[in-house]
Parts: sequence; C-alpha cells; structure tokens
Amino acid sequence: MCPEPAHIPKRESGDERRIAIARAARALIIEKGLEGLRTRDIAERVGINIATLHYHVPSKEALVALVAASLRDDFKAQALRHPKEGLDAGAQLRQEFNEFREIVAEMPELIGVLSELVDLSRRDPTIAEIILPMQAFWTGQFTKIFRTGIDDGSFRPNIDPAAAAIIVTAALSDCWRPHRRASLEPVIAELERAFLLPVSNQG
Amino acid sequence: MCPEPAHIPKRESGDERRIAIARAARALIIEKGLEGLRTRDIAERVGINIATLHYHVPSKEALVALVAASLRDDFKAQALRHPKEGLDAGAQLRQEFNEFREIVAEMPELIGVLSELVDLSRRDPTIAEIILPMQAFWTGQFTKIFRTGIDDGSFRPNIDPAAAAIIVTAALSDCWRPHRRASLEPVIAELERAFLLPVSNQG
DNA sequence: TCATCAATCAATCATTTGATTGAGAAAATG
DNA sequence: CATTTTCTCAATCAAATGATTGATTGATGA
Repeated sequence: MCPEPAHIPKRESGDERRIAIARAARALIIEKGLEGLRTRDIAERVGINIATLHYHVPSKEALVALVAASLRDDFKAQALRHPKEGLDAGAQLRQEFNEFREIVAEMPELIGVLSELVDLSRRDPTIAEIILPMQAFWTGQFTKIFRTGIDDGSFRPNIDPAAAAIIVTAALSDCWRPHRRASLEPVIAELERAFLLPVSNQG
Repeated sequence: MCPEPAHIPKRESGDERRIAIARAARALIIEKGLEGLRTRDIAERVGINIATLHYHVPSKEALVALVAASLRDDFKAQALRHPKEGLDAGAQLRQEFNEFREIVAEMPELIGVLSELVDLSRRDPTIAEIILPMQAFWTGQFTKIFRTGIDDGSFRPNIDPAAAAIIVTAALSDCWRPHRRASLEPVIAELERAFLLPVSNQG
C-alpha cells in the first residue's frame, strides 16, 4: 500500500507527532543515555501530555523501536543523497567518508544513538531486526568498494574486504565520541593510507 | 588453613564482598545493559540482602564507579602480565593482539562493560575520571608501538601513530560484539597488513 | 565472660515510572 | 448542524526501585 497520494492534509497529524517524538527521544538518549530515557521527559520536550505520548506510541518498547526505525530512515536517506555510479573505487571511498562527515555535522546524534541501539540489539530481537541490517548495509557498502578497488588495482591487493570494512566502520564510529571527535580527519587520512595504494605520478 | 564449610553461610570480609558485587554487576550489565541494571538483581546474584549491598556500596552511583575501578584494575593487571621490553615493534604489536585475545577468552565481559562505561563517561564525570585514562592508556600503548615500528623501519613509514592507534583499538573493541566475534582474527590479520611492511620480499 | 564492631537481614519507605482511564476539544464527515 | 473520528489532558494506578531503619548474628580482643 502506497501512502495516500493527493488526499487532503489532516490537522496535526499523528505522523508528525511521531516524528517529533522520535526526534526528542534521540536527543534525550544522547543526553541521558538509554538508561536515563524517561517517557515523561520525552513528552515534556515534545510539549505534550504523557497520555498523548502513549496515544501515539503505545509503549516504551515501541518507542525505542520507533527511534530505531527513524535512525534507519535517516541513514538510508543520507546514503541515497550522493550518487556513486560511475565513480572509481577511491572516489567512492572518499564519498563514503564525506557522507559520514555530513552525518556528524547535520545529525550529530545519529551515530551515538545508533551505537547505543547496536548494544541493545544484543538483547532485544525487535531492535536487532531494525538495527543489524542497517549496520550490515553500511559495512557492506565498504566491502563492495574494497572489492572494486582491489580489482581495478587502486587499493592494496591483499585487502580482506570484509575485515577492512569492519575496521573502517568501527574507526569512524569511534570518532563520533566527543573526546575523539577531533581525531576524525587524521583517522580518515590514515584509513586512506592503510588501504589505498600510493598514487604514482599520474596525469 | 582455609577449607570452606559449604553449608554454613560464611561471613565475608568487606573487600571480598565488594569484589563479588563488582563481578556480579559486570555480568548483569552484559545481560541486561546499564539501563537494566538493578541493585536487587546484583544482591540476589551475590546471595546477599539488598541492605547488605548498600552497607558495602552506599549508592548505585558508587556501585557503577566500583565496576569501573574493577575494570581498570583487571585491565592493568592484564597489561602487566606480559613483558614487552626487548621485543621489536612487530612483536609488541602481536603481543598486544594476544593480550586482547586473552581478555576476550578469559574476561569476555570486560570489553563490553568497558564500552558501556565509555558511553557513560560522556555524561558522568566520576566515571570519566576512571575510564578515560584507562582508554587513553590502551590507545597510548599502540601509539608507542607504532612510533617504534616506524623508527625501526618495520612499519609503513607514513603512519600517523595516534590515528592508527585509534583505528586499532576501535576495530578490536568492535569485534567484541557477539555478531562480530567471528571477525576478530580476520580483522587482526588485516590490521597487520595495514600497518606492517611485508617482511620477506622487502629489500 | 563480656563489650564492641563489622556484617547481615526482614520490613518498610518514598519516589519514580510506565501505563491507563475517562472526559473533553478540535477537526473531518455527512 | 449532527456525528464520527482524531487528538489531547488531568488524574490516577500499580509496579518497580533505590534507599533506610532497627534489630540480630558472629567474630575478636580485653
């Protein structure tokens, strides 16, 4: 079923409220952590009653799932923002780095909340179902890039694509933490040196 | 002599109790996450009353700090278990990898709890004071190794030691997660290829 | 033997917290 | 307008939870 195409807009729609709730929840997860997340705080930040919150999101469990889904949606939207067809492997890798820079700049809480939910996925199958495919997608993007780069000779030939992809995503995620934020650019530069072959004098 | 009569509830010294409490708390943090950690559960696992728990550890905050300190102690003990003097840089790097393998094998919860507390350090200065120096120590070990390896010519000469250390520690920590555990060896192998120079055909 | 103190527990407290109820307001519908 | 549906809130509940109290137990030393 597609979303209703040319229907008349409702009043303050439930969808908008749910988006506002997810946004507030994400901010609060960053501020207080998953263990400090309270439905009352979310309602207050959105500016609604706790009962209204429960009208739109039936339970706290569903709320965390909503947050997970919102992360996935934002992440996919970001991944589709930049075309990667026709680029060589090195350019694709740099494009991925740029996308990460944009995420850190424009949705600074995304990686942090994602990191908390990846932990949560260990013990919550509902969340795992949303988060793990998303993580697999991100790692998979790098894996494909590494395969391409090995094939066209621009990357170090003895790379293990899957292992390298884990290293890259783990390093980038780590640089999201405040006390590591300043290291993002040096880390990206080091990752390039680690996997790209030095360019000889090319035109 | 110290044989233990099994059926008699033995009274333990304060230090022993605190160690048992920290151990139980670590296990429960892995099972339920920091957000699912309950003082009652800890007391039950240790086999003591909730009031006794509060006698030994005054508050939940202090309890988490106790866990952080126990992580630090275990981590330092492990770091001192293997001598690294006199080894060349490559051997030191492999020694660090071996220590990590031992931690994963012998204290499988250490890295996971550490990861949760690193997150917590973002918002809790008391925990940050314990955890961040510990993290800095670990990263610093790798930084020193990379400097040594660059100097003696066994590592890729254009390594940024600090950035490379972040990459290594982030990648290892990431491999602690259950769905990444199988990737530990490939990731370690890839890290070696990324930073060590090929040894045989060099010349 | 007895006084002292660390260690322990049953019972309970005071909040916090996720969730519900029932009533009502504000659109949408006819 | 009347009716229905959607959305909202004040009040409240029941359970969970961190913490405390007051009494008890066992070890130690004088």
